[in-house]
Amino acid sequence: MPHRRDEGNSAQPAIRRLNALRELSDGGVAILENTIRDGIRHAARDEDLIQEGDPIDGVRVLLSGWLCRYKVLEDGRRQIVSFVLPGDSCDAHAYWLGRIDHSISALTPAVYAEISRAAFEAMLANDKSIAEAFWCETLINAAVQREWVINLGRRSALERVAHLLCELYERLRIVGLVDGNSYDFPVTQTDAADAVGLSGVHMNRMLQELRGSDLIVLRGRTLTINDHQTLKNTALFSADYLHCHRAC
Amino acid sequence: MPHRRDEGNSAQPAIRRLNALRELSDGGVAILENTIRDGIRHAARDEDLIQEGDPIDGVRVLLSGWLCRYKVLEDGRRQIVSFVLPGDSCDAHAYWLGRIDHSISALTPAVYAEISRAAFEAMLANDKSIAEAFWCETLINAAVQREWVINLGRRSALERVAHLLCELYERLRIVGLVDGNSYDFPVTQTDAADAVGLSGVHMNRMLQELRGSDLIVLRGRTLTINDHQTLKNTALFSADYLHCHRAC
DNA sequence: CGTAATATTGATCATGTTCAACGTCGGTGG
DNA sequence: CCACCGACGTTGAACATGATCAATATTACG
Repeated sequence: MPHRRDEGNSAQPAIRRLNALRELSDGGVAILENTIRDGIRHAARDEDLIQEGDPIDGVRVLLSGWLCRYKVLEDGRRQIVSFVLPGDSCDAHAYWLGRIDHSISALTPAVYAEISRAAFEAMLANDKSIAEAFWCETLINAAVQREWVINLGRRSALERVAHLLCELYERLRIVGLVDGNSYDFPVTQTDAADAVGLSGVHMNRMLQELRGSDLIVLRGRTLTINDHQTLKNTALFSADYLHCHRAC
Repeated sequence: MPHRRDEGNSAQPAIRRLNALRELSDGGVAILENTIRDGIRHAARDEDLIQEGDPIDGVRVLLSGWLCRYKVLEDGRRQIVSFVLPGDSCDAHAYWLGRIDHSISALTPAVYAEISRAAFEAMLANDKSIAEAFWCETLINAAVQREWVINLGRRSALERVAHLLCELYERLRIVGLVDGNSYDFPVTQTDAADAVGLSGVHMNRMLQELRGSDLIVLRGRTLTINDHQTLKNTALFSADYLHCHRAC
């Protein structure tokens, strides 16, 4: 049988992500797969999936590519407040608030599933493991957000960059997107800089410093971590806040 | 009839807070009041209510005083990731994650209600408006956390301080703790500095700058905002992220 | 090959930190 | 009542970190 190429629209990342938080029932997995299959969408690089102030009425689950949540201040300063990686949802439950308070844009071409509020609620009602997993995911997003506050408030530039690389490694590993010590790092240094509150120039210098110390290799879009322990020490990184009990 | 002094253990702030998010039913208010009354606790200044890594099995609702969520890096740097103000809950729903990933400490003497997981779930099951309001509160906490990332990542020191003062004003107003243009500001400048990622010294200078421009008055523990519009402009502040539709 | 986007480099500048001293205020014990 | 004490606030000066600006590679890709 010929190998069916993965077009990036598989529900696998979402299943892995949620399954890392709660053991999903077989029924739950089936419901999730069906729901996702019915709502596949594509986004081009730089496309905004939703903008600050838009009404929310549904949930999206990212299947491939990277998104970011961000806000832009009146004078143009941009801050990325989080990365959305494959398997993550955007806005699960956020519809309770009616409007979104930030924008979400595609840092790379992306594939995601759009789930209507009705379908989402039906799915949660139908399978408790799915419902709990989505709630956990929402709570963990908040935990990541807290960690970023610490990152920006109290870590030096070098520590921040190292911390981001550690976090991405752990999160991508959960959804099966780490290959050995390497993962695909598809964003520009400027994007990454906007996530850790640095200028693009300084981000570049910090990456070079990490390369110079042989902690990482960044060639093309592939990031390799040569020395996990030292990188974690540099970052003062502890994965506890990711709460990935079942997967880690 | 003699006026009964408010001992700081009234459920009022919690009712106001939740009611700002969802119109609470009369029954819901009654349940909430009963549940709170049954779990009144006191905390001394500097007391940790819970520490990083502790198991969570319940919810707390702050009734008076200020708490903070914080983490300390190995070398002692502290970052406050959020302030918990009267009416706010700590850890509503966080028990889904099992353990807490940060510590919570009392910045002032505080009164709060401790609600067991069972009692909390019973309350939510009993009244839908309460359940929704608690979920909204959790989601708004996450929104505030995002805004703090922007604060730390892309605002200057002066902007950050101004932003914090604006946020506190809005949040305290919702729960009835603003008197005209003034509110009680019971924390040290060092605490505030740890919230906006500055040194204590620089926090002091920024406050003086705001005072020098006549935007604020800070005398003793009372903070007065003289010129809201200019302060908001200075902070690039917009209250949208607080999602307080019903109260604002 | 040509072009635009991204990465890299050096030099200068600005913002905020650190350190150390001093001031102020409220409480406490003699 | 007053001296003392500790916590907090305030000040100045030197220093460090990271931003900004401007130029120059490098890369991806049509």
